[in-house]
Order: sequence, then structure tokens, then C-alpha cells
Amino acid sequence: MKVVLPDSSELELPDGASGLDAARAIGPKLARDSVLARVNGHVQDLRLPLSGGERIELVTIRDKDDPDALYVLRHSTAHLLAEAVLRLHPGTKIAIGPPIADGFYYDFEFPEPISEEDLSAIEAEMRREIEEGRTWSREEVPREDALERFRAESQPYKVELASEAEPPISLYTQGDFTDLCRGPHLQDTSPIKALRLTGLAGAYWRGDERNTQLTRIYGTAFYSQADLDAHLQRLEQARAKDHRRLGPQLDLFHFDEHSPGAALWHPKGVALFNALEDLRRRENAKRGYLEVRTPLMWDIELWKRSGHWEKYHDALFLIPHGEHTFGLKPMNCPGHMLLFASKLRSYRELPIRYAESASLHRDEPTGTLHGLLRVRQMHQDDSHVFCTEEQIQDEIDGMFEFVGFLYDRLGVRELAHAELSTRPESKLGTDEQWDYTEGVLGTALERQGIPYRVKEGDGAFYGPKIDLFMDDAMGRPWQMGTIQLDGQQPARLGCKYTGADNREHMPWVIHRALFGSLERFIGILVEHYAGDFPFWLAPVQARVLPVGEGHRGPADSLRYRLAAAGYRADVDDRDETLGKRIRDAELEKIPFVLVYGDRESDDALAVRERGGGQSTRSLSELLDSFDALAAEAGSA
RNA sequence: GCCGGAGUAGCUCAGCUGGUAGAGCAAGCGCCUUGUAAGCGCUAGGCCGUGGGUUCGAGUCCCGCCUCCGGCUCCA
Repeated sequence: MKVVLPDSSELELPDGASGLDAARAIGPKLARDSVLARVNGHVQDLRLPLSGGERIELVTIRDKDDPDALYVLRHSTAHLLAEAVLRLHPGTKIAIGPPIADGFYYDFEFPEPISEEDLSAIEAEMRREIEEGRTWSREEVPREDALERFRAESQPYKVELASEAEPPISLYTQGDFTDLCRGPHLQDTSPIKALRLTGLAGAYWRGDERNTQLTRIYGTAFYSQADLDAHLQRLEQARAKDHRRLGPQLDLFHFDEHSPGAALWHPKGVALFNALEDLRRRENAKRGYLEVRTPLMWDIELWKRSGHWEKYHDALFLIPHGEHTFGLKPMNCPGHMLLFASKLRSYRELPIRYAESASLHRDEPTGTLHGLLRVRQMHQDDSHVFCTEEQIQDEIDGMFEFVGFLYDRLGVRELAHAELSTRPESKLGTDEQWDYTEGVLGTALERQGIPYRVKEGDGAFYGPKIDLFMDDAMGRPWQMGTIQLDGQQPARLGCKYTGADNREHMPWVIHRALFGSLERFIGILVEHYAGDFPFWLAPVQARVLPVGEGHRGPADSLRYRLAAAGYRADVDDRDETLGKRIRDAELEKIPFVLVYGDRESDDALAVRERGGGQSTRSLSELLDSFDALAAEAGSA
């Protein structure tokens, strides 16, 4: 048979030859260095037979940045981990051990609990295995053989997996350790040049909290020590962008243990917050949104009527009050429904777009709080659009235009990806309604070309939704904006309008938040810019530094004239050297520093830009450039 | 909520096997009178997260709780 190589040449091989045989036919070095075969674009274990006509590519240890090459390396390292764990902790039950984005993990049920201190011994054992050398062999067996084997070894999780796996069932063995595994795997341990166990965590079997909690060990591996070092350095750099570190450091906000999950916003943080709020308010107004305010606290009877109580009452902060119980609102929708329903509406009024950014409270589980990214008190740029069925598509399209506008202004478009969630098991409404609404959202996403995946059954109980996500500095995804269609809640809360046919109709409601939680959005912005905000967002846009004591008066006057022109400016007149104050301004990432001494006047200001560029400009020139910078960011 | 880890001065951290708590930066005061990324000196500052226990004696050992960190689950 013949197979096709990447350079389009053909290679003649005996029938049934494997990827490894192909490598051998080309050269001994290639055979030694190959880690997997890519056959017609799909990864395949080197040991598996090829078929005539296939396009094959051999991935080697030199392809050290190839994701597939890293996957196979880490997958094999995970097997070494399991071998080491079984040797050091006999009686451990092994579950699954896949490669993941930056490494691998393996889930175990240990006979005795282990702690992080045990990891170094396990890691040393893995190193010993590599030093000794291990070769992987692959075999395919009937299901019954696999079941028997894992029963004999008292490995219940493997028995469960083997009983569900698609035949042929493949087993990989290195040393005296055999694992049920689809592969592919390395030929032997020699390419594993650097490894590290990075962490320990609880993880539920099959991701279901009703199941046993297993112990997950995380690790990573590379083809060279330098690559591991570079990886660890990248992590260090990402940690330096952590908003939980930068926030207090830049004097934006902090948290106090007496109100977990609720930020204390400092003046500079509020400046940032308000810059976003101003943008939101201005752009909402341009698009016909009407700002409203509804109560913070409601009798829980309202949540029972809206349908939220049944599913979400655990997350409500409750306040007993006489015969009644009130709850802090976790969302604005019922209030907006009541506002709409407060009088008879005509189809001529639609669409009505209510917007509100009130404080919302949700009693999130303790273990889930995470700086500004997961809080208990937050503010959404929330809105509810009441419209007819014919208006839905236009409204949705308008929202996506709005999202694109905001992302471009804030420079975060490339961070965004989306999910479309369809009908859940427990839901309100008929299948026909769900067919329609899911279709509308899917169409809108495709028109916008936003990358997305479908999550079957993950919709809200009242309608399908689109969730917009962004990744933090560590690469963890967070849900930001959301757009949800709702044909149920308006009915429950008595929303209706009179149509052109003079009959009563139910409006559709589109729930939407584009930033999502302002808190979370600011957290992402801080990490994205590492605190180096664009001029229009910077909490302090300009700082005036009087050279000597005698320059305090003119420096103050300059600062107030900048403020009068609408810019956030302050003065640093501490008794410190100029060099020290410039250094501090740089560390605070202030875009403009104005040194003011004997040589300066309104006609000649000494301007230093963030990072060090210096120039001399008149005050009016400076204000012109401020105006230009602000306008560029959509702030005008 | 679950698993593992951590909590010492405003911040970053040191404090070995139990014996009366330390540094740098920041702060206050003084000197210097400053020209584009750290001037010098002095001073002050700590229910060692919190409640209990063991001990002659606990920052240090044990238990509960709180908060935070890494994950898991959840997230209208």
C-alpha cells in the first residue's frame, strides 16, 4: 500500500504497517523521535495500522509547541502519575486522567486522605520511573477481558468505564501498570524532559456532586526544561495582572471579611465604575432605552409568582418583616414586568426598553466567591425589552450591534466568545415556543459571526439564552453579558397589550445585560489592561507635580482648570523628590504627569506621558489632545 | 456547599524542634528645597483571623468557626 507524506510524496509500505513502521521506513532518527501520527488530519497512536491512500504526518519531539504533541506527552505523564500513586499508596482506586489545556490531571480515590506534602514524594517517584525508563504497549481486548482484569485489580471506576466504552477496548501498559485508555501514547518515557505536579483538589466522580468526591492531582509536562520554565514564568506574569492584587494596589477597591463578596469601592475605583456607567447611560439613551428604578427589596410572594422562588430561593438574602418575608432582589426583571403591567399598553408603544443598574444581591456559595469576578453584591447593566413577536429579530440584532460597539470601545472584542443554551428539562412553555425562540437567537449569532457553541438543555427555565464570555488573565472563562428570550414571565406577572386587532396580547420580553455585572467587567478590564487603562477610563488622568514648595499655588490652579474641563486630575505636593513622585505616578499608571516649576506657564507645560515620553505644550494644546483621546474612546 | 492550602505591622514577608515578636516598603516627625522611575535620619506601629483545648508556658501543637487562595459543583 501507499501512503501520502506531507510533501505529497508517496511512501510504499507493506499492508498493515503502522505509523511507526512508516517512520522507520523513512529513517531511524524519525522513528526514534516520533510521538504520534496525524492521519488525514486526525491524531492516531503510532502503533495503529495505516491504510492505503491515507495522508500521514509524523509528529515528533521537535514539534514541542504542537498542541497534539503536548497532549500525548501529558497524557502519558498522567499514566506515570497513576503508576507512581499505586506504588506509593496501594489500594488507591483510579478514575480518569486526561490531558488538559496546560497539563493533565488524574482522579483518585485514596484509602487515606493525602495532602500537598505527599505530592513531592509522588513527583520523585515519577522521576524515578522516567530514569528507569518505561515503554508503552497497546493491546485491544474484548470487553469481558477488560472487565475481568479491572475487577481482579479492584478498580471499580475502571470497571464502570470499561462497561460503557466503545469497542474495541484498548489498554495501555507501562511497567506493571495497565490502564484503560483510548490513547494515543508516547513510545516510551524518554521525551518527558520536564514535569511538575501543580496542585491537589477535590473533584466529583463524573462531575456530579451526588457522587463520591475523588482527589484530583494536577500536573504538567514539557519536552524541555526551558519550556516548563517559560510556562511557569507566564503563570507568574498572569498572576501579576490579577485584579485582586492590582485593585487594592491601584487604590480601586478592597474587600472586608464582614461583607464577603461585596466590594468597598475607593474613589479611584468609583471613577472607573462611573466612566463605564456614563458610557452605558449615554449609549442606552441613543438606542431608545428608558432608565427606571425599582425597589431593592420585595415580598417573596413576587418571586413565587414570577417562578424564581422554586429554583433559586437558596440564593436569596431574606429579611423577615412581621407577617411577611422580604428578599433583596437578585435581578430586576419582576420589577420591570410590574412596571410594564401597571397600565394598559397599546401595540403602538412597543417596543418598550426599560434599563436599570441597581444593586443586586445573590447569596453565592462560599467556595465560589472570587474577587470582583464572583460576588454577592453586583450591578448589572440590565434591561428588559417588551416587544411583539415580529420585533424580536430586530431587537436582538440591535443588541448585538450594541455589544460590538461596547467591545470595540473598550478594546476587549478578542476576549469574547459565546454560548447558546437551549431548553432545560424543567421549563415553562410549549416546545413550539422554544423552537421559535431558539431559532431567533441562533440566527442572530450567525449574522454577527461571534464564535459560539450550543449547550443543550442549559437555558433558563423561561427561555433560551445567549451568554457572552471573556477569559481572565489566568485563562479562566467568566460569563459577562447575556441575552435571553422570555415568553413566560410576562404572562405570569400580567403583562399585556392591545393589538391592532383590538385584542389582548402577551408581549415577549428580552432580558439583556451587555457588560453583565459591572463588578465582573471591571475585574476583567483591570486584568486585560494590567491596570494600564486607556486615557478615558484612567481613574486619574493627569497629575500635577509642583517642583518646589513655591509652586504649589500654580500647580493647584492648573489641576482645577483641568478638572473644570472635565478631566480627573490631582496634585502630588508631598515633600518628596521629583524623581520619587514621578516614579510613584508611573507605578500608579497615570497617563499624564505635568511637572510645574519656574520654567512652566500656561503657554509652556512640561508634559510627561505614561512610560516616559516628554514634550512641551501649552494648556490649550494639552486640552485639545485630551479631548481627542477622550473622543477616540467614544466618551464625547 | 465539597476537597486541599493559607491567615504575623497599612503592604510584601521572616520567625528552626513550644520560652515574652523582626526586616524592607508605606506612615508620622525632622533635615534637605527638590527638574523627569526610589535623598538622609529619627519615631511610632502588632487581641500573631477568631473561640476553645493541651501545657508551667502557645504566633508555634490539637479542635470548632470566619475569611482568603487553588480546584470541584453551582451561577436566574
